[in-house]
Amino acid sequence: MSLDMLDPQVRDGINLGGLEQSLGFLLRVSQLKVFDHFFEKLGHIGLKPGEYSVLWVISHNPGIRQGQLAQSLAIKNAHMTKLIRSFEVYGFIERRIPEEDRRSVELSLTEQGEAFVARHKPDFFGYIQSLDSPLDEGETRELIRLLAKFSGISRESVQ
Amino acid sequence: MSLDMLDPQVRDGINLGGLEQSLGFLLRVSQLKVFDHFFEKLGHIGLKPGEYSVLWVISHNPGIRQGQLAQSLAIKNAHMTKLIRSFEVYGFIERRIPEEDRRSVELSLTEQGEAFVARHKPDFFGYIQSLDSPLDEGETRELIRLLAKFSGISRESVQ
DNA sequence: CATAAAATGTTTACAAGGAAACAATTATCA
DNA sequence: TGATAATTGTTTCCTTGTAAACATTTTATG
Repeated sequence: MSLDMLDPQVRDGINLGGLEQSLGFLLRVSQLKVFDHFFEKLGHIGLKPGEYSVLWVISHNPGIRQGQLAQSLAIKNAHMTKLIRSFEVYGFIERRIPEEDRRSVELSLTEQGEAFVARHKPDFFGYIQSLDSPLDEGETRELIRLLAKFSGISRESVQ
Repeated sequence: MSLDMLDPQVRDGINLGGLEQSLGFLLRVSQLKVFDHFFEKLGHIGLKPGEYSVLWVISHNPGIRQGQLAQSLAIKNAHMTKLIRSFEVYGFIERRIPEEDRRSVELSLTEQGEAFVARHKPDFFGYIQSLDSPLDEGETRELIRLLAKFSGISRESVQ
């Protein structure tokens, strides 16, 4: 047991003054840890988790409107426009303007896009397993449950 | 109880295909929620949480080296350089090149900087309380504990 | 000591992401 | 119906943050 373990606010000789208990700070640091691990393991694929998730959701909701997609992933419309265009150019996504509402855009995957999603599903949903986490399995499940509830993703948030 | 509550993967009519259980996605969405609330409540102050945390840590570690500061907050050196310069121009931070190692930079707050930190401490550490969270107090404490342990910030992570 | 290597910040050049203004289309309503 | 408002996505411009090359200083090595 080292000395600085006696002082809850000191880390690596730096006094964070209670920042260690701040939800915002902890979320940021945790996300960085996950992201760093992702890049180490899967950086070579060339898609980041957020980009894969765009393909993933289109795959599960063929014909989804671009705005709905953006909203469901909390990506801004302006940014989504760029993502969709580059996927279209790359040949993973098809855009269709429906006659019923010609303002909107309906998205679906090309055969190539579907193949990519299927091939890399184990990567994007499995990399987290290879992260050597200080949490045991039960704690990890609880963390996920609490985050889902907090963020309003979970049904638990419904009365 | 609505129908789509029976299907764990559907939200707002969109099938996320299990993304709701992904740690990376949940961390991102949770962080966005915290950040949005911050802006709503404290956007007028003109400093974001990460920027305030720079002042906060310097205040608790006067004379801290710029690199240590960057590391402790997981901010890259290149970015820290910009942050420090703008705080210096603004009159919140003083830089000092120590004789013992003239490559490095020691940071401290000006009187103005200290005053700002003190004045806004309740804002930056309290805004989270006003976020109407679906988590009760115990759950919030547990979430913070798990994040701290996961991210390696907590002493719990030490064997 | 002199040269090579490492450490510390800074600069430059770029990528990710967002806000605001915009164009096109559809809905509202007087 | 015709004008106004709202919706949907795009464009433009800007901010934030990063990577890579760099300058300076210190440490290590022959």
